[in-house]
Amino acid sequence: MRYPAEETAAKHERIVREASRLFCERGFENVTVGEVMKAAGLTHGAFYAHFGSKQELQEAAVVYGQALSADRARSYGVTKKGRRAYADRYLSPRHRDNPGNGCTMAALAQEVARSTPEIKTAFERGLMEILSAESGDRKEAIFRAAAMVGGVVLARAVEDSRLSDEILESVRQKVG
Amino acid sequence: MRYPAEETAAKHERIVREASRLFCERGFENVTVGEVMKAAGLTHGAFYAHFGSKQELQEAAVVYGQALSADRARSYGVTKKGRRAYADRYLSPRHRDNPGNGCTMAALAQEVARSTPEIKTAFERGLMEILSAESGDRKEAIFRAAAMVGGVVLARAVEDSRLSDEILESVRQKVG
DNA sequence: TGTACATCAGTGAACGCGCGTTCACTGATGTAC
DNA sequence: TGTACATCAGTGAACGCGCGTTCACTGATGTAC
Repeated sequence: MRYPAEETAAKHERIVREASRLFCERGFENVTVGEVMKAAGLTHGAFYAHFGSKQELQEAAVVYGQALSADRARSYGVTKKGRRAYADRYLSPRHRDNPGNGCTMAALAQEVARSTPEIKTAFERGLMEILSAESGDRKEAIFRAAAMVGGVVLARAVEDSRLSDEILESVRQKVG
Repeated sequence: MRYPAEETAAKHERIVREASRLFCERGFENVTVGEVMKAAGLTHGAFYAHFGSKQELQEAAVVYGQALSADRARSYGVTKKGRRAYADRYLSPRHRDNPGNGCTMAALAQEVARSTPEIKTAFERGLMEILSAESGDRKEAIFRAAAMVGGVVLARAVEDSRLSDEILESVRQKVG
């Protein structure tokens, strides 16, 4: 049946939000369209009233996740103290252990690298926004972003929790 | 039919080598058992004479790829000049554009993070060897590894080639 | 303002394809005697 | 050293399951008059 336009828009947003969370937790390939729709409180058949394909959803999820990250980066400001607080949070065990609510780049960058130009472009726009949130030397901002993303990626990929903590701590100290 | 033991061992190695290459190029999920076997010059049915499951192959491929990386890291020595040369090569367009022959961490770390403890342990052992190839300050070695991995990961995930080059170049300068 | 009708998000069954895995069979190797 | 036989890597067809996608149908919304 037909639904009020604003209700439909709210559902659409819920689909994207849940998709972003699930994709960041388990990767594009390991999340089904059905799971996303269930998390959004709908059945899988309705999916194609909102998106043309799973790939389009992936793109929307990357746009959404990157926008969240950019907002977060901006909220810390451009002072040295702000950058430090941002790095402390980014390189925390809490962020490492909750990829679903964390940085899209730290969760999906490698899958994005193998995706369509559209998805890579969405990723890139987000990165540009994040970089511009740090004023000052651009090379320095890029370097810090790489170290922080790499730190979380490595910390998540090892099995030993002490080594994982050590990785976070080392990058936090050096990047600070 | 039955084959000479050394021939079987050579085939086994070929399977692992091709798997490592294909997985690094396209990710675990986007490579089929059949493709790996074909690349190794065999048919898919023979796979289970060598491995119990695709997951076991993933583990073997990570062990293999990480060992290659560790050898490469060691070959550059522990001097400042050696580290610089290693970083220049690691953060080159050539490495970015050839993930199949490149660093396993830069290609698969995020998928490893979502894999079994066995695969994460295999990844971790490789990382430890790579870190120990750089003598000197351990925190510094970890930081450099994170920045280099993050740099290649981000450079591969963006669509614009000028931005991608800029990422590599920025990290290369700052890490050097 | 009321009425008739077109729209379209949503449901749940069904489709079709691909992939991991299994299986019956082959035949050279390597071993037991 | 020769012979009989067990082993086992390899082949290719087949299986079964899961997932993305499609489809017939529903019924409240929103629009035309």
